[in-house]
Amino acid sequence: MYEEKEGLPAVTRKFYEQSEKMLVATDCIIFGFDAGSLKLLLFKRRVSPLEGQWSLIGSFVKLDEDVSAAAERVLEEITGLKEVYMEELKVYGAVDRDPGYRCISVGQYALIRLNEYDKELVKEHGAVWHDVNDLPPLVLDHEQMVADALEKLKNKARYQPLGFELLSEKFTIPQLQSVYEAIFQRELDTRNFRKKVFSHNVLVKLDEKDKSSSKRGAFLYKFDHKRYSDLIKGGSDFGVL
Amino acid sequence: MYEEKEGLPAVTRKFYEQSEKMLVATDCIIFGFDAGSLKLLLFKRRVSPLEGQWSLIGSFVKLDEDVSAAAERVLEEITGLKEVYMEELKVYGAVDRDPGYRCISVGQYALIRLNEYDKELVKEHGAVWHDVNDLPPLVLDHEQMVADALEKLKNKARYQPLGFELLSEKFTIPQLQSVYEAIFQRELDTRNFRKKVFSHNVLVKLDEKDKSSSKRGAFLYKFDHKRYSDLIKGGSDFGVL
DNA sequence: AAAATGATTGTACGATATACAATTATTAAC
DNA sequence: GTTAATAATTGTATATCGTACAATCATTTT
Repeated sequence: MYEEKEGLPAVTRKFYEQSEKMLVATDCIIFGFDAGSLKLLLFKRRVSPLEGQWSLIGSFVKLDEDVSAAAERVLEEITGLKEVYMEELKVYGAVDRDPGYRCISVGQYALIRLNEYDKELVKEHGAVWHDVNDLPPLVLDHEQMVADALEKLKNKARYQPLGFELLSEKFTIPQLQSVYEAIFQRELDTRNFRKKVFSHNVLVKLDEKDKSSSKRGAFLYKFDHKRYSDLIKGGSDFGVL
Repeated sequence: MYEEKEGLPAVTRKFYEQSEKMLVATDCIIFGFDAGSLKLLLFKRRVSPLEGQWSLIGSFVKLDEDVSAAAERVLEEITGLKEVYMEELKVYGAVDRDPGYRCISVGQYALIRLNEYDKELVKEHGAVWHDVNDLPPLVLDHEQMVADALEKLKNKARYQPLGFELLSEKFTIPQLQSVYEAIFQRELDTRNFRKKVFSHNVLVKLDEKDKSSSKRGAFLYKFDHKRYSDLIKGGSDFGVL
């Protein structure tokens, strides 16, 4: 296709013609939240080499596909979900990172709601949720990717409303606090946490209670996306600490 | 080379054999500081297409070269500098970002000291420093790269000691303040700025003065890297605001 | 000696972060 | 139906930090 184009710079043409192929892949670090801790979606490779070893879910980037689109495709193929919170993490570009072909990978992390994904699809792909505090060994540099993603999540969650991406649309404040405790890996003070999240005026209290975890029940809330965009337009951020 | 390897997964082999080449490049957003404002190193393309247009400095990543090494190579080729502060910005991976071959680019931004680089080399490459507030149109998506880099610099400089990377080893506090004013694009209060930067105990006052900009002269300081690493080990950061 | 110039310093107030425990709503048990 | 049990909900006091604000100092030039 591209070979037909006219007027390409000589250096580019020469480089192109002389070079061997370099593969570009993307690997997704897919986080969920359940029972007080962060989960990570991994799958067991069914082909050699490294057969049977746990791995992040990834794919090569096709020639006619944006890098971000490749990550969205991977995510949809395995979870059935579109329009998920996903962001670029980092490029993993060491020469020897993959024992096969030369392949660089763009790590992208995603936050999904565990009550929304397609459980059949996940099963078909042999994917399993693992607690991030109890992960098996992973192939290649995937452990580094996970560590980097957790670190980035910790930093970003402090000022951007990422916690909500891991909960269903309706959630209780204790659930929200639990998400942030899992992300920050430490306990938060209930009174201070409530004061802070309410201070931004982006939570809408509903007339329903969730009674699954207490006799009294906890009120459900929704996140108000419009008020949040007003908040950031005003130059503020969504601080939780 | 890689074709000889045994035991590659069938999907990988098939993908490799059927795919066309995708090029991987890196583009450097090289910042300097002088006369109160941030500068950007650009060069004028000497080959078609886009001949004569301003561009960031970049290169293809070689098959036997880490992505980060490619950026370091580019930077050294044009400035003669090694061990410069450089960090990955973002991957630019849109299918149509380059009108020639399919090529993704890893943007990396660097901070250098304008009194240290090799001026001959820069001239040889036809590169010129431009004020970031007065940039010419740039090729491809390079304007977006610059905008992203400036935004990232603004965010990171708030908590990491990046300002020092743009000044020579010895600097005055007014110079340091001027760097941060250029990064944050606003004026800072002298008393508050001094209070804050001194509070971290990472500046060493020297017995020399710089008299180039005032009759009284301003004391020179050095950045104490060891004390800084102690600071971050203690869980603190280098806040400037 | 006086004027000019930029460097240097302190204080007061408001906002924010953090530490800390009693009360409330509801259900289950007696 | 009273009591016990459980988790949800709420407020205050203090320390820390961000920010606004102007006078004095060191040095050179006139």
